[in-house]
Amino acid sequence: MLQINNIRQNPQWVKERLSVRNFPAIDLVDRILQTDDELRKIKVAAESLQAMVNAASKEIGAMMAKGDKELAENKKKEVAALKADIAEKSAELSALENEFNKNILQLPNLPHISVPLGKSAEDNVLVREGGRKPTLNSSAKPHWDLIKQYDWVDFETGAKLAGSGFPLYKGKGAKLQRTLIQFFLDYNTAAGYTEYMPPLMVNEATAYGTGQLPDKEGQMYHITADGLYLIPTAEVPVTNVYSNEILKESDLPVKMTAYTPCFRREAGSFGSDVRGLNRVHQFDKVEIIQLVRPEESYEVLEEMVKHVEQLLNLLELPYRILRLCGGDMGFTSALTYDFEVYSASQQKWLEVSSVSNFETFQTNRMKIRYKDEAGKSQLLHSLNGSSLALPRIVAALLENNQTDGGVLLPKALHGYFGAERL
RNA sequence: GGAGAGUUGUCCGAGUGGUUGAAGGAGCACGCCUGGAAAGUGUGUAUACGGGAAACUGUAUCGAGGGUUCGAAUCCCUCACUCUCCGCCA
Repeated sequence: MLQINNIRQNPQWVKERLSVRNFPAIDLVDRILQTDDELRKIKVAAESLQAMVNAASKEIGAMMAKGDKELAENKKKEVAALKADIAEKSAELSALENEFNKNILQLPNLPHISVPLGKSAEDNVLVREGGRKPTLNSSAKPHWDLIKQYDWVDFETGAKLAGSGFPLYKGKGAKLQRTLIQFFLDYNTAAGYTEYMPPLMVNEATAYGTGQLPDKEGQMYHITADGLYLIPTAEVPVTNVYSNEILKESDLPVKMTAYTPCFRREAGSFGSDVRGLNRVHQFDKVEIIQLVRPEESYEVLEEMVKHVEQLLNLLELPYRILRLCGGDMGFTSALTYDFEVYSASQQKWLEVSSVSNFETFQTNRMKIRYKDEAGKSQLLHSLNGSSLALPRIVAALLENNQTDGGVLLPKALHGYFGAERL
């Protein structure tokens, strides 16, 4: 959620930045400002009435103590009139507040100055590429054939147990998942991230904090009997660890990592890239999250990009890094880098990580603050990224490294997996 | 699932309707004292949102939300969480 102070201070800038997203905000911003203005006027009026009531109540207390019953009764009548006024004002106030909240929640985050203009994924800007694309012979298979051939992932039985899009990993397929999770977590903790294992279900307030609610309600599995949501990413519970807290300078930066399964309904997603492990309802992911001082956040973002990039280098996968354009960025993000790996038999780039700076968009909702040197509390910036999402990494590893005698593993995994090939 | 007890400021802890934003203590900060420190001593020590150039000031906040009342940390209702016992259970 954008900070109203910032909108108030520079509405022109807000409008201009939102236009980078192709988000027509001019009317909305003006309406928000107008509502904010009325809101505050009424608030002042209501509060000064309340101040009168409070003062009168004290007087009544004093009168009663002295035994001036009649005076007290008269005073009570005055108060009754004031209270009627207050009731009127507060009705207006809550109507305006609803209006205000409804509107400000519709505003997405302001794109950073470096966000390229553009409408869709086609307009994303290539930052750099790394690794080498393998040359496969003509008998090379897509990963969905390989996992079937070796019986590493059984989609049919997964479908029997839960439904389509719920893979059942098996044998070395299951072990590879465990290996990758372990490898990613070790890599992250070595870089100073603290490992967490959060709840896989969250309540409404938590889902709201990171911005999944109210917009993306339909994308999460909802356990209505208990009012809980299955997490679509570890970002949700882990970022909320510090919600409504004021951190000390010495606590910063907060660096957290977590492995969790991720659950996504992905309702209404169609297209050609849904085969095999490309898009599923449940998948595994290791996430990195930081809470940092505002002045450091873009430096930290670059550091997180390097961190993820190095991980892909260790996996020896061909990758590219894209800077998302205004039209393709998520609602909550100010700047996002997407990482894609090249999946050789599909001849396709698959997104495996997304590293974003949310600035104060999430922390404003969650009220995650710190006390600066001047003793003033201010919102932190939150950032996160995948390191990494497993299914597409597995798809690329299998496709790119297939041989007649099985799939070769990158050196970094040999010790973890206990073998050089699958 | 059943029964009971709790939830107060950074922490401990008092407070059952009227200057209680909240006693007392600890901690912390600053000062005095000291050669230095400890002890002692004095002062200060929440957050959010408004108004104001500022000094300052208004409102709200004692788990959360509602209610009663001129007035609620205190009374009533709903919910959440914690603890103890019983049941069930990996």
